[in-house]
Amino acid sequence: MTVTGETDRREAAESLALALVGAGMQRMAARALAAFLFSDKESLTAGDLAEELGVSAGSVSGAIKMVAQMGLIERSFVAGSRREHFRMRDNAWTTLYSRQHSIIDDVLSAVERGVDAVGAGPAYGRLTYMRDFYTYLLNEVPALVERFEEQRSGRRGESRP
Amino acid sequence: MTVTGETDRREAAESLALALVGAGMQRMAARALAAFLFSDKESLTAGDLAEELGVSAGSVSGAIKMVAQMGLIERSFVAGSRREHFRMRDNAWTTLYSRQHSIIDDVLSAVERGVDAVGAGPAYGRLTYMRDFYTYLLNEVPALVERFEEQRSGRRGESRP
DNA sequence: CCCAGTCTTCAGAAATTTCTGAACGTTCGC
DNA sequence: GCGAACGTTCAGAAATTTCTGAAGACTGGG
Repeated sequence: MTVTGETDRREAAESLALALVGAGMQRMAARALAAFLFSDKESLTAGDLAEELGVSAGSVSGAIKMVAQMGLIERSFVAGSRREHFRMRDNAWTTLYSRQHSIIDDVLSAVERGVDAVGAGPAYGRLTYMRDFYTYLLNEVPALVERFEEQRSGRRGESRP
Repeated sequence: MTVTGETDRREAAESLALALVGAGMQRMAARALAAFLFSDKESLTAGDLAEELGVSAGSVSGAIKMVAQMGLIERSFVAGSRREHFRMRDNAWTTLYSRQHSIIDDVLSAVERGVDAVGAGPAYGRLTYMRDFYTYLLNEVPALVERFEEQRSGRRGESRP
């Protein structure tokens, strides 16, 4: 492992935030998520985030709301602290893929309405293919996630530093 | 199957476009893609699209470029026509999931740099878990797509109208 | 070679999104 | 209860994205 400083950590965090923006995430939400990932504290408060990211309390409030809605962070009650703490959820990533179901579901419903709205012809063929593909995906994701969990728990701790 | 008119088809197309926007796609690209999906022509020209969507030629040009870059449509040479035709690619959806690799790859690289930038501690654990999850996903997608193709080709034509 | 038809590019207008800062709640210690 | 510490909300400013329309480029027929 390389010896690195706080600057490298910040840069790496911003770099990840950028990649997440490229993947369709909103800027501030991505920066907040990266901050959670890269922090060595177990939980962060809104104030911590505002300082770390150099933005207003208002922005942080909105960003936290978004990331929480994605199911990636959760409120965490810390004894002896009045402030509200947030931490990454243990199963953040696998949960994310369940949440994405609802997004694909919306697409799938629209496609299904399309299938009903067109008569026989090329459009019908395209729409049913699309429907079948996404239906298959939707069905397979839970098993996929489960296999990952099993595989990783079998190897737990092997590569920890 | 319900008897439906052109208005229903348009509405269903716009509805799908909306769902795709919700999934992170850009507005005009989503509308263009929906137009391709719902058209009973095998191919469309930029002019066809401009008329169908009621937007300028400039907007259409940009939208086509985006959808083509996603690998969902391709140029199609039509004998006896000077205009440039575009059609949906046969394996548009499965290809899409290969292209998404590059997006996930970007995230994964950023995470990997993060792993190098942090010392032992909570951040290290979070980052390696994230890396492992997305690596697993990346590895599994091709097999998943292949299984879908096999299953569908086995049933080819069964449910065609 | 020139023209008509078609597509692309690009500067700027319009719409939308994002961020801030100030005002307003809430909660807890005293 | 009061006051201080925090967090949230919201109107508006700032930045960004998106769309248009006009100008330019390419292509093939005449």
